[in-house]
Amino acid sequence: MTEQPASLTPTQLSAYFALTEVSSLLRPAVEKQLRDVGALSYVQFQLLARLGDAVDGRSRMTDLADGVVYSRSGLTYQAQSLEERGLITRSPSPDDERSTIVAITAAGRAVLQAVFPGHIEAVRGLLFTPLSDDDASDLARILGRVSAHLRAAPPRSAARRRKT
Amino acid sequence: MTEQPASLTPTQLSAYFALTEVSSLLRPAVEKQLRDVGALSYVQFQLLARLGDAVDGRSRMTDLADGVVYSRSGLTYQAQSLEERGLITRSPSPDDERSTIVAITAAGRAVLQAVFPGHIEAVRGLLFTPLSDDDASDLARILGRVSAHLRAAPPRSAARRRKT
DNA sequence: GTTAGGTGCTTCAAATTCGAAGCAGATAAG
DNA sequence: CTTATCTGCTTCGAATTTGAAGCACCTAAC
Repeated sequence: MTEQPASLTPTQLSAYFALTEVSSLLRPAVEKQLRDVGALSYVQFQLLARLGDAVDGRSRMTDLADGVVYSRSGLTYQAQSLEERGLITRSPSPDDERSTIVAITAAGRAVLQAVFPGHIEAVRGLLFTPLSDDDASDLARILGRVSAHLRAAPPRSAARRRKT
Repeated sequence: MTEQPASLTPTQLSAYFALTEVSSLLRPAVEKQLRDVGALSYVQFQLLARLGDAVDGRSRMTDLADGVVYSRSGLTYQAQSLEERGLITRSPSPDDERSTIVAITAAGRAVLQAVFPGHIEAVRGLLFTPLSDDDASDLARILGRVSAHLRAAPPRSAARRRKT
């Protein structure tokens, strides 16, 4: 009576389970390195990394928030923190007075450079040590597909603006 | 000069990137359903699910914390909340006076049953819609291997107990 | 059996996170 | 041009999360 038509196969269930487990375990392990070497939280690292990759090292707040999948208010908080440390600057956009343009500073790039190798090394040790090249390739393909699927839904920043 | 020996291949990098992206996007989407249907946070759901699966529906606090990869103090907080709602009970272990045994109640099982089908359905839609059966199978195999690798490291509960 | 150290859990203070509400500039419709 | 709506960001309050410190019990070495 309590049986629903199982809409996930056992294999799918275990894939889902493994996914949450891996990300839960990976996160704190990687964060430790970031905190020790660069006094960065994971989000802060992601923000710097995105800015470092962006053309001119600049980006709008909203695009950053969507990029790292974070609430807008959370991003404001973190951006303040990074700005106080001199790792980024915030300035109004010339195009749109409402927009804030975030730019990575030289100091920000320096921290990024200091932290990056160890970060990569940690990920390699934790995530890829037990995997073959083919595994890594499969993983990239499969999760890339899922990511694209999830990105198709409206992003966090489009959150409800309820009618009055 | 600024080039380090890239210790991750481009493929590995994109796999890593996709992994963080997928888990970041999946989490809030799934949480919405849990909150709407059962007023549960993701952790709370995981806790109930684990207890529901456990023999007798009971488990030690520490084992629960390690199982869902959560801090011990965080678990205390969530357990209090679930206990107040009558979804679990906490009682001292007969074997070990220090231990607290958490048990799921009938009400807890009821909430779990109410929430479960929708949860599974959400995961299917979000995670497995774009994937073939082979993909799911590969994902389970690969992430299962990583998970085992990560679980080999000492768990969260074995955190530093520094010498005085 | 006494003592030193280990283990299980909670309390505490501090930091982070989020959504809702608010503010101001932009955009479109008439 | 005016008004209604939308969009980008911040402020605010409430909830969550964490590590460190503390308490009590357990274990083992002597």
